Amino acid sequence: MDRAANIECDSGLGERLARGGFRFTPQREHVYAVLLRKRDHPTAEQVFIRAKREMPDISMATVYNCLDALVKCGMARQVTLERGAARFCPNMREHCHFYCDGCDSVFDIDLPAETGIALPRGYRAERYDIAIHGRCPACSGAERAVERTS
Amino acid sequence: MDRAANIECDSGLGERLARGGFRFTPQREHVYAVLLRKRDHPTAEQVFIRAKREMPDISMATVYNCLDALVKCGMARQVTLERGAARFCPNMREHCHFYCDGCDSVFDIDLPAETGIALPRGYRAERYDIAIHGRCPACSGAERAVERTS
DNA sequence: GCTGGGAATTAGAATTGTTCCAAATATTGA
DNA sequence: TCAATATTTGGAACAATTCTAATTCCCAGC
Repeated sequence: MDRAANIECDSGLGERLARGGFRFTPQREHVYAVLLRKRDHPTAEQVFIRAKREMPDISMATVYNCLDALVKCGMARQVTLERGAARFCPNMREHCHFYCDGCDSVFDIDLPAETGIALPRGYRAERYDIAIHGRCPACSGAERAVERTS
Repeated sequence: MDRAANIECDSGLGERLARGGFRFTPQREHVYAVLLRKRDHPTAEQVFIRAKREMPDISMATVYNCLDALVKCGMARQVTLERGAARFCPNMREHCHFYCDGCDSVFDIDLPAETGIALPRGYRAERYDIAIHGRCPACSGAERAVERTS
Protein backbone atom coordinates (compact mmCIF):
# COMPACT_ATOMS: atom_id res chain seq x y z
CA MET A 1 0.00 0.00 0.00
CA ASP A 2 1.11 3.56 -0.77
CA ARG A 3 2.70 5.07 2.29
CA ALA A 4 1.67 8.63 1.44
CA ALA A 5 -1.98 7.61 1.14
CA ASN A 6 -1.76 6.12 4.60
CA ILE A 7 -0.43 9.29 6.08
CA GLU A 8 -3.11 11.27 4.29
CA CYS A 9 -6.13 9.39 5.65
CA ASP A 10 -4.40 8.53 8.89
CA SER A 11 -5.93 11.36 10.96
CA GLY A 12 -3.74 10.84 13.98
CA LEU A 13 -3.86 7.07 14.14
CA GLY A 14 -0.18 6.57 13.31
CA GLU A 15 0.85 9.12 15.87
CA ARG A 16 -1.35 7.64 18.58
CA LEU A 17 -0.11 4.15 17.85
CA ALA A 18 3.50 5.35 17.99
CA ARG A 19 2.89 7.12 21.27
CA GLY A 20 1.61 3.83 22.68
CA GLY A 21 4.69 2.00 21.42
CA PHE A 22 2.84 0.36 18.52
CA ARG A 23 3.67 0.34 14.86
CA PHE A 24 1.42 1.71 12.19
CA THR A 25 0.47 -1.22 9.98
CA PRO A 26 -2.01 -1.67 7.13
CA GLN A 27 -3.96 -4.14 9.24
CA ARG A 28 -4.31 -1.72 12.14
CA GLU A 29 -5.32 1.07 9.83
CA HIS A 30 -7.88 -1.13 8.15
CA VAL A 31 -9.37 -2.44 11.39
CA TYR A 32 -9.69 1.14 12.58
CA ALA A 33 -11.37 2.12 9.31
CA VAL A 34 -13.81 -0.76 9.76
CA LEU A 35 -14.67 0.50 13.24
CA LEU A 36 -15.22 4.01 11.92
CA ARG A 37 -17.28 2.98 8.92
CA LYS A 38 -20.16 1.32 10.76
CA ARG A 39 -20.52 2.41 14.33
CA ASP A 40 -22.73 -0.37 15.59
CA HIS A 41 -20.44 -1.70 18.32
CA PRO A 42 -19.32 -4.78 16.44
CA THR A 43 -17.81 -7.82 18.10
CA ALA A 44 -14.29 -8.90 17.25
CA GLU A 45 -15.75 -11.51 14.93
CA GLN A 46 -17.89 -8.95 13.09
CA VAL A 47 -14.83 -6.75 12.70
CA PHE A 48 -13.00 -9.77 11.34
CA ILE A 49 -15.72 -10.50 8.78
CA ARG A 50 -15.90 -6.86 7.65
CA ALA A 51 -12.14 -6.44 7.56
CA LYS A 52 -11.77 -9.62 5.48
CA ARG A 53 -13.83 -8.16 2.65
CA GLU A 54 -11.07 -5.77 1.63
CA MET A 55 -8.19 -7.63 3.26
CA PRO A 56 -8.92 -11.31 2.68
CA ASP A 57 -5.73 -12.59 4.28
CA ILE A 58 -6.23 -10.93 7.65
CA SER A 59 -6.57 -13.41 10.50
CA MET A 60 -8.70 -13.45 13.61
CA ALA A 61 -5.58 -13.26 15.76
CA THR A 62 -4.56 -10.08 13.97
CA VAL A 63 -7.99 -8.55 14.48
CA TYR A 64 -7.70 -9.21 18.21
CA ASN A 65 -4.19 -7.79 18.15
CA CYS A 66 -5.30 -4.68 16.24
CA LEU A 67 -8.31 -4.06 18.46
CA ASP A 68 -6.08 -4.46 21.48
CA ALA A 69 -3.61 -1.94 20.10
CA LEU A 70 -6.40 0.52 19.25
CA VAL A 71 -7.87 0.23 22.73
CA LYS A 72 -4.46 0.59 24.37
CA CYS A 73 -3.56 3.70 22.41
CA GLY A 74 -6.94 5.31 23.07
CA MET A 75 -8.48 5.13 19.60
CA ALA A 76 -11.28 2.73 20.54
CA ARG A 77 -13.09 1.38 23.53
CA GLN A 78 -13.80 -2.14 24.53
CA VAL A 79 -17.37 -1.90 25.65
CA THR A 80 -17.77 -4.97 27.81
CA LEU A 81 -14.68 -5.06 29.91
CA GLU A 82 -15.62 -7.65 32.49
CA ARG A 83 -14.13 -10.42 30.44
CA GLY A 84 -13.47 -13.03 33.08
CA ALA A 85 -15.91 -15.26 34.81
CA ALA A 86 -19.22 -13.86 35.99
CA ARG A 87 -19.38 -13.02 39.69
CA PHE A 88 -22.30 -13.39 42.04
CA CYS A 89 -23.48 -11.58 45.14
CA PRO A 90 -26.46 -11.99 47.44
CA ASN A 91 -26.75 -8.24 48.10
CA MET A 92 -30.08 -7.28 46.56
CA ARG A 93 -29.93 -3.62 47.59
CA GLU A 94 -29.63 -1.11 44.78
CA HIS A 95 -25.89 -0.88 44.42
CA CYS A 96 -23.04 -0.90 41.96
CA HIS A 97 -19.59 -2.43 41.98
CA PHE A 98 -16.10 -1.14 42.41
CA TYR A 99 -13.44 -3.28 40.74
CA CYS A 100 -9.96 -2.92 42.09
CA ASP A 101 -7.54 -3.32 39.19
CA GLY A 102 -4.76 -3.90 41.70
CA CYS A 103 -6.02 -6.91 43.63
CA ASP A 104 -8.90 -7.95 41.39
CA SER A 105 -11.48 -7.78 44.15
CA VAL A 106 -14.96 -6.30 44.00
CA PHE A 107 -16.70 -4.02 46.48
CA ASP A 108 -20.32 -2.97 46.76
CA ILE A 109 -20.96 0.75 46.44
CA ASP A 110 -24.25 2.42 47.26
CA LEU A 111 -26.03 4.16 44.45
CA PRO A 112 -27.56 7.63 44.62
CA ALA A 113 -31.29 7.91 44.07
CA GLU A 114 -30.76 9.79 40.80
CA THR A 115 -28.09 8.95 38.26
CA GLY A 116 -28.72 12.05 36.19
CA ILE A 117 -28.42 10.11 32.94
CA ALA A 118 -30.87 11.43 30.38
CA LEU A 119 -32.18 8.81 27.97
CA PRO A 120 -33.31 9.90 24.51
CA ARG A 121 -37.03 9.80 23.83
CA GLY A 122 -38.46 6.29 23.44
CA TYR A 123 -35.77 4.41 25.33
CA ARG A 124 -37.06 2.45 28.31
CA ALA A 125 -34.45 1.64 30.95
CA GLU A 126 -35.03 -1.49 32.98
CA ARG A 127 -31.75 -1.94 34.77
CA TYR A 128 -28.59 0.05 35.39
CA ASP A 129 -25.35 -1.85 35.53
CA ILE A 130 -22.61 0.36 36.84
CA ALA A 131 -19.02 -0.73 37.27
CA ILE A 132 -16.33 1.55 38.61
CA HIS A 133 -12.74 0.58 37.98
CA GLY A 134 -9.86 1.88 40.04
CA ARG A 135 -7.86 1.16 43.16
CA CYS A 136 -9.14 0.07 46.53
CA PRO A 137 -7.63 1.72 49.64
CA ALA A 138 -5.14 -1.12 50.17
CA CYS A 139 -3.83 -1.11 46.60
CA SER A 140 -3.93 2.65 46.34
CA GLY A 141 -1.70 2.87 49.41
CA ALA A 142 0.59 0.04 48.32
CA GLU A 143 1.17 1.71 44.99
CA ARG A 144 2.07 5.00 46.61
CA ALA A 145 4.54 3.15 48.85
CA VAL A 146 6.18 1.56 45.79
CA GLU A 147 6.34 4.93 44.10
CA ARG A 148 8.06 6.41 47.13
CA THR A 149 10.73 3.72 47.35
CA SER A 150 11.53 3.62 43.63
CA MET B 1 -31.17 -33.72 55.19
CA ASP B 2 -33.83 -32.90 57.79
CA ARG B 3 -36.69 -31.03 56.18
CA ALA B 4 -37.57 -29.08 59.37
CA ALA B 5 -34.01 -27.80 59.67
CA ASN B 6 -34.19 -26.50 56.13
CA ILE B 7 -37.36 -24.62 56.81
CA GLU B 8 -35.86 -23.22 59.99
CA CYS B 9 -32.74 -21.66 58.45
CA ASP B 10 -34.45 -21.02 55.14
CA SER B 11 -35.23 -17.32 55.76
CA GLY B 12 -37.46 -16.94 52.76
CA LEU B 13 -35.40 -18.83 50.21
CA GLY B 14 -37.89 -21.65 49.77
CA GLU B 15 -40.73 -19.23 49.32
CA ARG B 16 -38.83 -17.12 46.81
CA LEU B 17 -37.80 -20.18 44.86
CA ALA B 18 -41.37 -21.45 44.81
CA ARG B 19 -42.65 -18.09 43.65
CA GLY B 20 -40.21 -18.28 40.77
CA GLY B 21 -41.39 -21.78 39.88
CA PHE B 22 -38.33 -23.47 41.33
CA ARG B 23 -38.05 -26.26 43.85
CA PHE B 24 -36.30 -25.92 47.16
CA THR B 25 -33.39 -28.39 47.08
CA PRO B 26 -30.47 -29.04 49.43
CA GLN B 27 -28.10 -27.95 46.67
CA ARG B 28 -29.85 -24.63 46.16
CA GLU B 29 -29.96 -24.00 49.86
CA HIS B 30 -26.29 -24.81 50.19
CA VAL B 31 -25.19 -22.68 47.26
CA TYR B 32 -27.15 -19.79 48.73
CA ALA B 33 -25.51 -20.37 52.13
CA VAL B 34 -22.10 -20.30 50.44
CA LEU B 35 -22.96 -16.96 48.84
CA LEU B 36 -24.07 -15.55 52.18
CA ARG B 37 -21.11 -16.84 54.15
CA LYS B 38 -18.37 -15.01 52.28
CA ARG B 39 -19.56 -11.98 50.40
CA ASP B 40 -16.60 -11.45 48.14
CA HIS B 41 -18.40 -11.76 44.81
CA PRO B 42 -17.16 -15.24 43.99
CA THR B 43 -17.14 -16.68 40.51
CA ALA B 44 -19.18 -19.78 39.75
CA GLU B 45 -16.02 -21.83 40.09
CA GLN B 46 -15.24 -20.39 43.51
CA VAL B 47 -18.78 -21.14 44.62
CA PHE B 48 -18.29 -24.66 43.32
CA ILE B 49 -15.07 -25.15 45.31
CA ARG B 50 -16.61 -23.77 48.49
CA ALA B 51 -19.84 -25.70 48.10
CA LYS B 52 -17.92 -28.92 47.51
CA ARG B 53 -16.34 -28.76 50.95
CA GLU B 54 -19.61 -29.64 52.69
CA MET B 55 -21.32 -31.24 49.69
CA PRO B 56 -18.60 -33.18 47.91
CA ASP B 57 -20.86 -34.67 45.25
CA ILE B 58 -22.20 -31.38 43.93
CA SER B 59 -21.31 -30.76 40.31
CA MET B 60 -20.35 -27.66 38.41
CA ALA B 61 -23.50 -27.96 36.31
CA THR B 62 -25.58 -27.90 39.48
CA VAL B 63 -23.77 -24.85 40.77
CA TYR B 64 -24.58 -23.03 37.53
CA ASN B 65 -28.16 -24.25 37.79
CA CYS B 66 -28.47 -23.12 41.42
CA LEU B 67 -26.92 -19.72 40.76
CA ASP B 68 -29.23 -19.30 37.82
CA ALA B 69 -32.25 -20.16 39.96
CA LEU B 70 -31.12 -17.80 42.73
CA VAL B 71 -30.66 -14.96 40.26
CA LYS B 72 -34.01 -15.64 38.60
CA CYS B 73 -35.93 -15.66 41.87
CA GLY B 74 -34.22 -12.50 43.07
CA MET B 75 -32.02 -13.90 45.83
CA ALA B 76 -28.72 -13.07 44.15
CA ARG B 77 -27.27 -10.94 41.41
CA GLN B 78 -25.05 -11.84 38.55
CA VAL B 79 -22.57 -9.02 38.58
CA THR B 80 -21.12 -9.11 35.11
CA LEU B 81 -24.03 -9.54 32.79
CA GLU B 82 -22.45 -8.82 29.43
CA ARG B 83 -21.61 -12.42 28.89
CA GLY B 84 -21.30 -12.56 25.10
CA ALA B 85 -18.47 -11.34 22.96
CA ALA B 86 -16.83 -8.02 23.74
CA ARG B 87 -17.94 -5.11 21.57
CA PHE B 88 -15.87 -2.23 20.29
CA CYS B 89 -16.54 1.38 19.42
CA PRO B 90 -14.37 4.23 18.21
CA ASN B 91 -16.36 6.86 20.11
CA MET B 92 -13.91 8.20 22.66
CA ARG B 93 -16.28 10.78 24.13
CA GLU B 94 -17.35 10.23 27.71
CA HIS B 95 -20.41 8.10 27.22
CA CYS B 96 -22.18 4.98 28.34
CA HIS B 97 -24.12 2.26 26.57
CA PHE B 98 -27.73 1.34 26.23
CA TYR B 99 -28.33 -2.35 25.53
CA CYS B 100 -31.61 -3.20 23.94
CA ASP B 101 -32.70 -6.57 25.29
CA GLY B 102 -35.15 -6.82 22.41
CA CYS B 103 -32.89 -6.54 19.38
CA ASP B 104 -29.50 -6.97 21.07
CA SER B 105 -28.13 -3.71 19.70
CA VAL B 106 -26.12 -1.10 21.53
CA PHE B 107 -26.52 2.68 21.54
CA ASP B 108 -24.25 5.41 22.84
CA ILE B 109 -25.74 7.58 25.58
CA ASP B 110 -24.20 10.81 26.79
CA LEU B 111 -23.13 10.95 30.37
CA PRO B 112 -23.84 13.81 32.77
CA ALA B 113 -20.86 15.64 34.24
CA GLU B 114 -21.62 14.33 37.71
CA THR B 115 -22.72 10.79 38.43
CA GLY B 116 -23.48 11.50 42.07
CA ILE B 117 -21.89 8.25 43.17
CA ALA B 118 -20.05 8.71 46.45
CA LEU B 119 -17.00 6.49 46.85
CA PRO B 120 -15.88 5.54 50.35
CA ARG B 121 -12.66 7.08 51.61
CA GLY B 122 -9.51 5.76 49.96
CA TYR B 123 -11.10 4.40 46.79
CA ARG B 124 -9.67 5.92 43.61
CA ALA B 125 -11.95 5.70 40.59
CA GLU B 126 -10.23 5.57 37.23
CA ARG B 127 -13.05 4.65 34.93
CA TYR B 128 -16.82 4.38 35.02
CA ASP B 129 -18.40 1.64 32.99
CA ILE B 130 -22.13 2.19 32.81
CA ALA B 131 -24.50 -0.12 30.99
CA ILE B 132 -28.21 0.53 30.80
CA HIS B 133 -30.42 -2.36 29.84
CA GLY B 134 -33.90 -1.91 28.45
CA ARG B 135 -35.78 -1.42 25.21
CA CYS B 136 -34.88 0.82 22.33
CA PRO B 137 -37.67 2.87 20.71
CA ALA B 138 -38.22 0.29 17.95
CA CYS B 139 -38.51 -2.69 20.30
CA SER B 140 -40.45 -0.73 22.88
CA GLY B 141 -43.02 0.14 20.25
CA ALA B 142 -43.09 -3.37 18.76
CA GLU B 143 -43.80 -4.82 22.18
CA ARG B 144 -46.63 -2.40 22.81
CA ALA B 145 -48.12 -3.38 19.45
CA VAL B 146 -47.96 -7.06 20.39
CA GLU B 147 -49.55 -6.30 23.74
CA ARG B 148 -52.39 -4.47 22.01
CA THR B 149 -53.17 -7.31 19.59
CA SER B 150 -52.98 -10.08 22.17
C1' DG C 1 21.30 -0.62 -0.44
C1' DC C 2 22.23 -4.68 2.93
C1' DT C 3 21.43 -6.74 7.36
C1' DG C 4 20.10 -7.89 12.12
C1' DG C 5 16.69 -7.54 15.59
C1' DG C 6 12.36 -6.51 17.30
C1' DA C 7 7.51 -6.20 16.19
C1' DA C 8 3.57 -7.93 13.67
C1' DT C 9 1.10 -11.40 11.22
C1' DT C 10 -0.58 -15.88 10.53
C1' DA C 11 -2.87 -20.48 11.32
C1' DG C 12 -3.91 -23.34 14.48
C1' DA C 13 -3.77 -25.26 19.16
C1' DA C 14 -4.98 -24.48 23.87
C1' DT C 15 -7.64 -22.41 27.46
C1' DT C 16 -11.48 -20.56 29.87
C1' DG C 17 -16.10 -20.00 31.12
C1' DT C 18 -20.42 -21.53 30.06
C1' DT C 19 -24.18 -24.21 28.15
C1' DC C 20 -26.12 -28.38 26.55
C1' DC C 21 -27.17 -33.26 26.86
C1' DA C 22 -28.98 -37.70 28.29
C1' DA C 23 -29.36 -40.71 32.01
C1' DA C 24 -30.15 -41.29 36.85
C1' DT C 25 -32.34 -39.48 40.84
C1' DA C 26 -35.41 -36.80 43.67
C1' DT C 27 -39.66 -34.43 44.61
C1' DT C 28 -44.44 -33.31 44.25
C1' DG C 29 -49.32 -33.79 43.49
C1' DA C 30 -53.05 -36.96 42.57
C1' DT D 1 -48.02 -45.41 45.93
C1' DC D 2 -47.42 -43.83 41.37
C1' DA D 3 -46.86 -40.97 37.55
C1' DA D 4 -45.33 -36.64 36.04
C1' DT D 5 -41.99 -33.35 36.37
C1' DA D 6 -37.94 -31.05 38.02
C1' DT D 7 -33.28 -31.54 39.37
C1' DT D 8 -28.77 -33.40 39.53
C1' DT D 9 -24.85 -35.34 37.49
C1' DG D 10 -20.66 -36.06 34.47
C1' DG D 11 -19.19 -35.25 30.39
C1' DA D 12 -19.41 -33.40 25.79
C1' DA D 13 -19.93 -29.31 23.13
C1' DC D 14 -19.42 -24.57 22.46
C1' DA D 15 -17.97 -19.72 22.00
C1' DA D 16 -14.74 -16.22 22.88
C1' DT D 17 -10.30 -15.41 23.70
C1' DT D 18 -5.37 -16.13 24.37
C1' DC D 19 -1.23 -18.46 23.36
C1' DT D 20 2.37 -20.44 20.37
C1' DA D 21 5.69 -20.95 16.99
C1' DA D 22 6.84 -20.07 12.43
C1' DT D 23 7.15 -16.76 9.09
C1' DT D 24 7.12 -11.99 7.41
C1' DC D 25 7.68 -7.14 7.82
C1' DC D 26 9.88 -2.93 8.98
C1' DC D 27 13.25 0.18 10.64
C1' DA D 28 17.97 1.55 12.23
C1' DG D 29 22.70 1.21 11.80
C1' DC D 30 26.36 -0.01 8.98
